Amino acid sequence: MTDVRTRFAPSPTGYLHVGGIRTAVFAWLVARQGRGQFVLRLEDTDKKREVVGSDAHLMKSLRALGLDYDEGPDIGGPYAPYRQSERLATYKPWVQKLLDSGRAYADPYTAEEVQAFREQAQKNKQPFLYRNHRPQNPPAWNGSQALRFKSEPKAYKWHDAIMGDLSVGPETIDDFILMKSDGYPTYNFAHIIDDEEMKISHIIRGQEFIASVPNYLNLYEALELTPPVMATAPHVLGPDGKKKLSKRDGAKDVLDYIRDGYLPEALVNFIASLGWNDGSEQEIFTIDELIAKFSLDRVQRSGAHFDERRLAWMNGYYIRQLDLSDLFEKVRNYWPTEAQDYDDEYKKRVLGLVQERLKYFSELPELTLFFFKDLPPDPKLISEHKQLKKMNSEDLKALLEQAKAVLEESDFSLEDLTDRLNKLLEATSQKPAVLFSLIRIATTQAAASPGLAETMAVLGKTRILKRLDQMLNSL
RNA sequence: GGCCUCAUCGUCUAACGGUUAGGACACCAGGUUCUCAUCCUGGCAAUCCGGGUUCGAUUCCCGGUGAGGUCACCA
Repeated sequence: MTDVRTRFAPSPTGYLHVGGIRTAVFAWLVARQGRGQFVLRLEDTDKKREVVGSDAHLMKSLRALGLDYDEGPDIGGPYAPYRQSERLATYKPWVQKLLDSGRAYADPYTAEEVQAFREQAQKNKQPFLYRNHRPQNPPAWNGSQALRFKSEPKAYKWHDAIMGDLSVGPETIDDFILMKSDGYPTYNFAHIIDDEEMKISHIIRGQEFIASVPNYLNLYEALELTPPVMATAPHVLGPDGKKKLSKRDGAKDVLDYIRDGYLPEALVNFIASLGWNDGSEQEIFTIDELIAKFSLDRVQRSGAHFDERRLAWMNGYYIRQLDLSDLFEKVRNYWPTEAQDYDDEYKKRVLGLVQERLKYFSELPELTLFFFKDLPPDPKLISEHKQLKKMNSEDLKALLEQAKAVLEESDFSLEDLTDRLNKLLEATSQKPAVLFSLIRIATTQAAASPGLAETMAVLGKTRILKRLDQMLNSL
């Protein structure tokens, strides 16, 4: 068996979203599983559509997800260059081969004339095929006309590693363009040459290409080449619609997920399991498990909707599994600005308290602000509380005064706080829902917070007493 | 419209002729002395429709229907 070499071959026309990067994840997994190489090749033969800077952005996205490539535009490799626009010379002999064998010819028509043929065919309710308009005596190709492939229509049956056995009749084979009149090859031609030259073993791509495969097969034959393994992955669909995930509909840049504090491993796990599973009930896979267990033939044949809630759940799960010190390093740049005055030890204790409720890192400020800043008393927290709203401010004050008296005696260790809080519960014969809620609101001014005793232990005596006073004054 | 492909809970999916159609996310309820979260328990919820084949179809075949892809000098 030949060496496994897969490639990701995007055109540099923008950023990568979850749908776009999925074929990269699959290709990377196949390469790593086969102990082969993963190649990045930029398909930049359409200069009009190119977006400046998107090549660097693409590379950054792959690396951010841990999808390291072994060969690529910025790191070179044995088959450099890895930008199609720089590979014009390598296409030449293949063009010549086709010219010599009579399998390529210059297109004498302008784009407008071809368009007229197309419209005529449509008017007659006939499928348009350029080969029905093949010129009798095409002019010699001088590079300024489009160069077309002279196809030999026939039926094809082939195997797709994901879709299974596929077949079409000869009516889909046509004389597609090999070289554009601007001197650049089309994707249809260039990718076949590059995959051959770069010894690619598996072509893993999106389903928009599946209808063109018979044409490619026809070209492979004319070129006397053996096609690589074909694998066609269905699209990732948007959350509600039935349309594929697209930038137009606001699909997020994968780098934005990284910036929001999604873990690369969680993202890869999520993307891989969107349309793939190993047949078991396992949901969480380490990268190594994914590499070991992934297989193209278990990729779903229908499109899968992208559900961001599931991603958030999975990311939260990964965060919960992290060591506190590991998590601490990862969230370094996500603290609220007020946290800059606090030392690492304090922040670590805070982090330990919110770790289990963090879904992604950029939630950190809203979850922890009250640990770093005294928030003004918010009357709504009382007036909208189902128990406390029924009490008058005198009773609330009395309870808070009692709490304050007890807490003044505490050394603020977790044990002592827990103990005193429990005793206070008995002494006041209040329900926890009343007493603890009141103290929690008074000391955090937050709608949600970690456990009361834990939170108070971290905040410390001085701050707690101060906040209690503030609350008392506001009632 | 032609050609190709697909079709299980709201969502991601398991079950390669025989299961009370399983799991996960989400949602709902209860428990974990307060909130949010975690964790635990329970609940809601699906085989697109119609024909076959078969003792028996989610599974195989045919036909509908629905959806997606494609029919560029874009990739």
